[in-house]
Amino acid sequence: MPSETANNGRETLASIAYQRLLDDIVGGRLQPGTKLRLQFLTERYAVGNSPLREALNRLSANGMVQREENRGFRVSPASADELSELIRTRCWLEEVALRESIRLGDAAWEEGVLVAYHRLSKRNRHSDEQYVRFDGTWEDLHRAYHLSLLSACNSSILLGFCRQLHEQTLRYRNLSSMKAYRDRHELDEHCTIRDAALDRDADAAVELLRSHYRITGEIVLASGNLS
Amino acid sequence: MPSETANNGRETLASIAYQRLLDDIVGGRLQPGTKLRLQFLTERYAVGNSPLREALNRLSANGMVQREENRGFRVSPASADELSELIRTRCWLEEVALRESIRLGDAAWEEGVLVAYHRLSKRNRHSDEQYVRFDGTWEDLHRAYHLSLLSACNSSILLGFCRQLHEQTLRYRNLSSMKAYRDRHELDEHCTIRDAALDRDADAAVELLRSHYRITGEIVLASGNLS
DNA sequence: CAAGGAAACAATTTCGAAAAACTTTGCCCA
DNA sequence: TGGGCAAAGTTTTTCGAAATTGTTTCCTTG
Repeated sequence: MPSETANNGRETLASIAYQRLLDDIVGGRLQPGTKLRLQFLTERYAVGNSPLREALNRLSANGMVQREENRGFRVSPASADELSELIRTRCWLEEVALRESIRLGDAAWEEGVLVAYHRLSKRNRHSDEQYVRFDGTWEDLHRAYHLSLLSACNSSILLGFCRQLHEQTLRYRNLSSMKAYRDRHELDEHCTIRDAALDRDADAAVELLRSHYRITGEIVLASGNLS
Repeated sequence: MPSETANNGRETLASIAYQRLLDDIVGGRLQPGTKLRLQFLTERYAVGNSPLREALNRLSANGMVQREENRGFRVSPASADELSELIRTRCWLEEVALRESIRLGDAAWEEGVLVAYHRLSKRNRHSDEQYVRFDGTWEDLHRAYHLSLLSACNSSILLGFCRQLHEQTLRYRNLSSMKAYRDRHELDEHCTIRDAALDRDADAAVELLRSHYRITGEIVLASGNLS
């Protein structure tokens, strides 16, 4: 949740731990279900007890981590069922957001979409980087592009939910071994969605977006190693 | 987020602090924008530093509390604009959830709705209780009723979002001085919604639900003391 | 007199260790 | 042999104090 938290230049250890934990969970380096022992984490991140617990508590409110009273934390489990639910929910929410965006978006919105798409298309996907968030990586630009489509929906709350769902879905993508498949039509799809949105063709844009998510989901489900 | 957290009988001080803080914020006893100094909170809740910070971090992740790096926490501000956004978003999400529920709901769902409505209607609203959550209070039954309508939507994620929005809206209700107005047609409205839902008349049910939320929102806006 | 800066103060953040809770192990007894 | 039970060992949770950061006050200087 970005808007709830102001980052005034300085960073606390808790926030650093939060970022790195989120990175490692979304990036798949901490597998679903993994018990998150504090001793292990303090060694891994070279951060003390308290900031780690704060980070874990934030993550547990986002659903990235499960908390059991007096029994600590573990990475949220991943299942095929949850992935389906995730994609279904994401389609619902982004449909609403995209329709509203198309209805309300002004020139600045159009330009934002264009720029985000441009940046994404310039970036080569497979520049052999490990997954890291918020760093100008492909995933960063990808997220920015998808959110730019929705950004004119006039509800930062809905946008926040969409961001959460994006992050969760990304975890599943990173968990599966679909890396090889990825670069198929993605850029084409992004381009088509962009055009439909900028043409204000809501029905077409929504349909394209939904099939974009569904296809990705099916590939993950097929090639993935989920329970 | 209920499903992310298992409560195994025992409770930690952090969870107690979380509940009481949430109570006090949603109940309006901690006004929007209030600075949440740790010393003040430790005295108020008779709980130490660490559990309080954990509670605050959880609350900051779901928007009830704002966190500023190195500057502590404060109750999230409330504004007329945010209330509009909240209601708008809530209408969108609950429309989706209600339609799905009506489409998919089985006999158990119908019975759940009936029971929830029955319990709510038996409970007198103005039994001069102070607002407290999860305790069989009117608000508890009210929330349970609304969630029961949506409960068959087959997405616990969406349900979680709806629960969050319900809680946030409830805070606005409690902030405004609309107590007097409240018992007008509410029960009628709840009854009509129930009937439309159980008749599987999705369009009607959605329209009733949305106007239910909009009217409440307008009353709060009108009688409220928001910026 | 205003602006800049250092010192005193206040609040948050972090650490290290104690306390509490859970888990495992090994023993005793039916 | 197997089921309870207590003790030892882990892990989580909490506390109290130290370290850090932000804020205010007051003095100096231009």
